[in-house]
Amino acid sequence: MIKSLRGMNDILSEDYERFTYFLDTATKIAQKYGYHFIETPLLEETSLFKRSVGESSDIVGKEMYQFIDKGENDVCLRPEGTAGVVRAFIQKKLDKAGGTHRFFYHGPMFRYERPQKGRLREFHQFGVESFGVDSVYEDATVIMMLSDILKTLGIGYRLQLNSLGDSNCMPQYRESLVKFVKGCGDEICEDCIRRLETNPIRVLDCKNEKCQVLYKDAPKLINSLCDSCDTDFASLKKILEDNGIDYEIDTNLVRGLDYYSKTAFEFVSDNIGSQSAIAGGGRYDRLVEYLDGRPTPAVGFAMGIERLMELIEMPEITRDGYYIGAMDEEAVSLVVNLAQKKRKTDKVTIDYKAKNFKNHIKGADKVNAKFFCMIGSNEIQNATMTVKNLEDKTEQIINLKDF
RNA sequence: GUGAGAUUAGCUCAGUUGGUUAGAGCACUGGUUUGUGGUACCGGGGGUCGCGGGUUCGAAUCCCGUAUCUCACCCCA
Repeated sequence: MIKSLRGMNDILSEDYERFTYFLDTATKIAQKYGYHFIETPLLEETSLFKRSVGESSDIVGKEMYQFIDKGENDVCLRPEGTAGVVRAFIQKKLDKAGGTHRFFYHGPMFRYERPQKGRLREFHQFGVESFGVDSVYEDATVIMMLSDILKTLGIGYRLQLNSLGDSNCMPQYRESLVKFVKGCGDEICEDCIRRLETNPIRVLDCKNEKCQVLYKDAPKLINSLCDSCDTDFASLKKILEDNGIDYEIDTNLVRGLDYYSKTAFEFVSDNIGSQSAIAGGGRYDRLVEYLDGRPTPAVGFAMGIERLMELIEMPEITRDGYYIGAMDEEAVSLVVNLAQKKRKTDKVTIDYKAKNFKNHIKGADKVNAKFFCMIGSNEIQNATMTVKNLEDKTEQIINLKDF
């Protein structure tokens, strides 16, 4: 038997119901905030992601589906959504056009990783990107939109906030952090020793308890912000408070990549495993420039749909549509004809086999039909039919031609 | 990439120290007087016990390999 590849799932039946319910909800809300859909290719030039995430990390090479295509182009399946949207933004010269541009997207992403809870090789993200606004009001609005989506879906969350500083204050902070960690001597774990070389900021969210104790008095990013970053962070908190959004400051919330600045946030759930982040985002004022565009401020978020799936509270299932059953063979073709007519306006379920009443009504219950009709010899003779409402149990006799 | 646990019917799982023809519940399908509601009763179909080797008179059961799933680490754009 041929099976799907590791970490790649089919979405059907109940999962599909949840999946589309999520997308419908998120789409409606994004549109209310003035966002427009953007579709970008699943396949991009590898250099796009090398440039955006940087070549040094594990990400490029190890965790991307990368290959040489038949035209000898170095390409890869997109591992995230932001880079493609930014590329499209620049390619369409919207950076030069100026003004604000707000996009939302959703679709499959690919990462060659060892699967675990809420972490697949092919997974789906929904995200938004806002270009051209440097006001911290936009950061707050993006957060509030995300909060709206989660609340509408009945998903409980905690919002964690941090500021990553900017090109003024971040490099200095990084230096002082490295100095501090080196001062801890041999006590730190092997992973942190490596992080000092590869990605020093990441020591802050080391899961080793010993390290966490050691870093308790490490310099905090939010205490090292320059004036502009500090003011914006204070404003952000104020705006969220004014709008009734609860948050907590997590000084260990970091991003590995250089192009992030100022606002960083994560929505986490306590109801799933170690992969507790359900959505994350922040400001990335330098990415457009990194990808050869005119410098343009930007802020956005992305959420992993699979990780949210089991947390979504689905609306109650309501009865819908018609079930038409045939009592005997002669009635089957009439049932088919009636169904075809009615399907112009309603959902209709039928069975091609003649069955007794009880079996048909079982079938109607199974598909959650709202109306139940039977065709037998009486109906054919009189050209009438009883339509039964399975919710309130009322019945109505109608002429077949009026159905 | 590292570590741990799992894999038996469509699903959830039993299966004794290795021993006849591998079971249950749910689901599916049909019937229980061919016209009014799901629950009751009776029947039916459905398994290469993940896959490949090995040990043994004999393997779902023991050993080795491998795939996949789950969980955690690494990483997390």
